[in-house]
Amino acid sequence: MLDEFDIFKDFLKQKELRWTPQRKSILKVFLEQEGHVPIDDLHKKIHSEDHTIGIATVYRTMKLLMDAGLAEMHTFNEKTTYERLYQVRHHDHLICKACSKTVEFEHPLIEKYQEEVCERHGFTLKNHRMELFGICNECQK
Amino acid sequence: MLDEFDIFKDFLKQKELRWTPQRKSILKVFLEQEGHVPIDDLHKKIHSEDHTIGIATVYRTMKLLMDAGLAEMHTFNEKTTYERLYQVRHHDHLICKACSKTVEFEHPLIEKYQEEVCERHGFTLKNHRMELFGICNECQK
DNA sequence: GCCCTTATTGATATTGAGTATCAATATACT
DNA sequence: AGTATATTGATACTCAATATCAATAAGGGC
Repeated sequence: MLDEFDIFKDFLKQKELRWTPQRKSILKVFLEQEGHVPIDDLHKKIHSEDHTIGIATVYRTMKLLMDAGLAEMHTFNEKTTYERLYQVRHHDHLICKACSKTVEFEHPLIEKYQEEVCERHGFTLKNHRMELFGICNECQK
Repeated sequence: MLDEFDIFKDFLKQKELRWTPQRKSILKVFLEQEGHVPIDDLHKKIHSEDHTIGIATVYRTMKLLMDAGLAEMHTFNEKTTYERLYQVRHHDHLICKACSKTVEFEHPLIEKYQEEVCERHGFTLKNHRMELFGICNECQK
């Protein structure tokens, strides 16, 4: 099974782009993170491994990782974050409006009906974004 | 039946905020628009009715309209837009990744399952965001 | 209507995320 | 190794959105 590094290398080759130490470091650190990572967090962590990597390169590389299908960008609460996408079970998000707690879920029927809606309108579904905003147990007390 | 002006007035009173000519103009022009309106468009149109209204006030008022449940903000393709929310049938969006064409749809079962997911996790659902990104008929040719 | 407290406004400065620029450097292919 | 070209880091820049602030206006009490 191909891992993320192989995928990214293949992606780069296909686009006639290059596999560089910076891209390797950024991917490595990104994969070590859990959940939703803000870009400045990522930059700090990468910086501590290799303090020569600039923020612009982190932005550029995250965009490439998104194009390669390895990362997904979210903007729930003003702050943009990135999340792993490959070899991770697909899920949507349930977010507490009060405390920002995030729960991941997936619902096969919702997915199925999304497909249906697309077909009915002559669209080919590529990806989707579904976020439920509510108040969690704790915050209702 | 209360219209948007009454709703907004009540909302403001409740929060001890004031009903001003500017807020009235902005709401009026906003309600005259169709679909998804970018803030600069809105500002231009408002400006032609009352050229003293500044952009900052438009931003401020749109935020209030959102809090009052009269407007909804979207960010599909980089550009932020606002859409009417009250006395308008609830719907989600299907967006073409190629040409940005937007189709509105609603699916009662999806809504129902969203409720279920929330209950299962002890959340009270307040609102949601569901966007399907795909390629439309035209763009597949 | 008049007063007074306090919200609001417009103009503009500021912020901050993300992007463009560019000369120096590194990559990958021959 | 040599060469064409992609990449990098530093930094300038852009642009949407927000903060600041003095002047003004709401609106409740009288």
